[in-house]
Amino acid sequence: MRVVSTSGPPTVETIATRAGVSTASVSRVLNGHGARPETVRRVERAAAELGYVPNAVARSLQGGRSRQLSVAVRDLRDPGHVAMVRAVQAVARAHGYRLVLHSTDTAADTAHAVADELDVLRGLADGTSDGLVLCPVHVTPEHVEALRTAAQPVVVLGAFPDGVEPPADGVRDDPAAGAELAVRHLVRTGRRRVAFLDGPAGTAPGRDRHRGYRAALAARGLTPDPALVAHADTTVEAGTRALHRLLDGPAGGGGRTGEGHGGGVDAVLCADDRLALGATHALHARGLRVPADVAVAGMGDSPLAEAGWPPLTSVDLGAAERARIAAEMLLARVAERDAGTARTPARTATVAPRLAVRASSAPPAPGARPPGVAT
Amino acid sequence: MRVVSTSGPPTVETIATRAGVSTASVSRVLNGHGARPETVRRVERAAAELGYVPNAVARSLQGGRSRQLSVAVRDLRDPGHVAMVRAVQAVARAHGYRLVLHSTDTAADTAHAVADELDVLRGLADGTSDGLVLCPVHVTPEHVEALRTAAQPVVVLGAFPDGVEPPADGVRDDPAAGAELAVRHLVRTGRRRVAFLDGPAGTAPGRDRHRGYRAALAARGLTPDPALVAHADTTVEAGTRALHRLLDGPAGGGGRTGEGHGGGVDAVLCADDRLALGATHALHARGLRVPADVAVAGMGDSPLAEAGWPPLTSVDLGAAERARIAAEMLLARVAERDAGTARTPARTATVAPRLAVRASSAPPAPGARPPGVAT
DNA sequence: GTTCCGCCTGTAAACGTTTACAGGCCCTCG
DNA sequence: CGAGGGCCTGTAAACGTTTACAGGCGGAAC
Repeated sequence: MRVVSTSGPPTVETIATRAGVSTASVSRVLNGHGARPETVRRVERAAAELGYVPNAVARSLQGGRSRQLSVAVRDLRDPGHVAMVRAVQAVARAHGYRLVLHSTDTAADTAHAVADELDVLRGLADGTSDGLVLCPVHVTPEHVEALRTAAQPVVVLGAFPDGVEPPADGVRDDPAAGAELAVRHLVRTGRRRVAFLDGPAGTAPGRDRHRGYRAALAARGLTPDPALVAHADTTVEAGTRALHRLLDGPAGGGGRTGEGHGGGVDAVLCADDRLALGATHALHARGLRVPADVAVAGMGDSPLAEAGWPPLTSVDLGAAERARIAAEMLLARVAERDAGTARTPARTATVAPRLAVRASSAPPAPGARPPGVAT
Repeated sequence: MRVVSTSGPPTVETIATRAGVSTASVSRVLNGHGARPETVRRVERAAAELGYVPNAVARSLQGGRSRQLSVAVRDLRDPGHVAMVRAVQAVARAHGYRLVLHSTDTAADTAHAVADELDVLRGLADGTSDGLVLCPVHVTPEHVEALRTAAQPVVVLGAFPDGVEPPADGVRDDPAAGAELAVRHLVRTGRRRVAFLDGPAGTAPGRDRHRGYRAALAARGLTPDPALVAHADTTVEAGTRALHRLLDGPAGGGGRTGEGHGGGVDAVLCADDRLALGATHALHARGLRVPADVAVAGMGDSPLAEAGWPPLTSVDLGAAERARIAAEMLLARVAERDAGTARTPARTATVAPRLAVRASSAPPAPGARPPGVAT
């Protein structure tokens, strides 16, 4: 004989006893399936009196769905990643899903971060998530394999390597178009020597950005100068140091020490807002005016951009929008799986960049070029 | 007779069949309880071959513990909240817990946000979390009641109203000491007319900050001037506007238009880094030099502080540290509950502020006071 | 050789929910 | 008045795991 324990939180059984009905009726009433008005009344009354809250774990086990979505991002110090998490959270919440946050930013290095991401992918089989929005450092072949065999739907925020069948849905940005947009804007407003302060060398988005940078220059008949390109980790300090180095170099000519060179730097495009802020610091420290002497533009259009001085022109690569779309694609997959529909092929979306023009890229001061000479 | 379905993910039963043992033995082996070496070998082999991943939902149901921790913060646009989430995440992860993020920043207003928080507290009974770190907007009487009856342990990031028995563990900061620290620093480095740009009026931390502000002034024999205090929403733009208003006011005397007043503002303490950045924008726009003419200090010591120009002196209120402690207190509660130990009374910890001095508060330029005169 | 003990294993219950199935009742229709 | 059907309800199984309990077996001690 089953004894209903008087202690512990109320369960369907507690309610059933109190209402004088079966657990099945309790469940039906609570889920809005049909029942006699009298039964409904008694069950609802008992549930209210007991302060009943359904056990979501038991529900998950029975239903095979956890009503939880996972999101994995590399590093919450990146404002873009924060924007993504917020967007996914909003969609999840709107659909009654909880959000599980897998942040791998405690990982010591990239290799660890990749390993963490693969762990998250394998962990999808544990039943705690109905799907995953993954923003990987870099999509490796291991990622592709893990995505193919993932136990739950995954949407990747980022691009897949060329030449492979996309192993999952994806929403990518367009760094090439973004860089091009920014450089066109800089050139259109009168800049001619546009430096490019990129993120760490050797990444796929980096190559894209560089491509866009050169394309925009070429479109205006300007020849890219390799000495105008530098790489740095995406931190403010690294940006400052890198820009100092660049301006001290042969092609710089933008510093107090570089006067007289054949044309100083009059604009800097940075691959990240943090780099861009670091760059403005270097310029300020050298007594160069932004934007009068040198224009600065960042990428990401994070809250940092508005916080900078002067407020920073930045390319919005659509982080939040991408994440929102990704979350919705994911929920569509989940629904598809629930409905037992045949699995449709992977879909890929691309979000176009948008330029947020602010004070840091206003047209140059008349006669301010080359810098150092006009002062 | 039970048929082991060939489809679907492997379960203990699948493994048991393949290894020729019972499900109990599978479970014991997988959990490291004793078994004959031969049995261990066969079970581990079968599990590996099948790529078995234990179902965490079933485990939770059986064990009564979800191995998930919840964290609820108001708004991820606040860098301090991001720091908290990161810290809680790190602790949770280190202890093998998943993190569920409840962000209420889609709430339209404060009332909605409070309602959301109460929902989260009630939701603790659904079995998906073993505990909650809650960073509430403001601890209302409803909060206190909900905390008392919470189904799982909760640690609150923030202070409880005076006079009530603390209904839960808490880790608070010390805004009064923080403000005092900053003002002392400003005064010690030669500032005399220290303005205070606070957050929205009427909040408990606001009163604390104001108290610390006046205490520091009083300690130096300076009389607080009410006209030097202003309130603004914690955004960059609001900070800019509020500081303009303040400087345009009777006691400001710090602007180009305010010259000749009986002593201009020579320092501004802001309740938030975003406000402080907004304040520097206003100062720059007025042609006032930071820190030569006016020093600026913020609170929170978020990444924004280092990104500002000049880099911003800021009071670290210990957001990350508080969150780390909170997460550890929470896990201690969970362990206590597991051990069946008697419930110990609520504990409260306070994290002391720390001042991060940067360029925005370097001593004033000689003869730069009153501002506008020395130029 | 018997007894006892310890180790290992299997059976089955339990966690809390949903739901397939079957049975009961009442109403309607023939 | 009987048959049939619809509606509601209860019983019980299922989700996948852990674990209390009992049984079996081997070895050691007497």
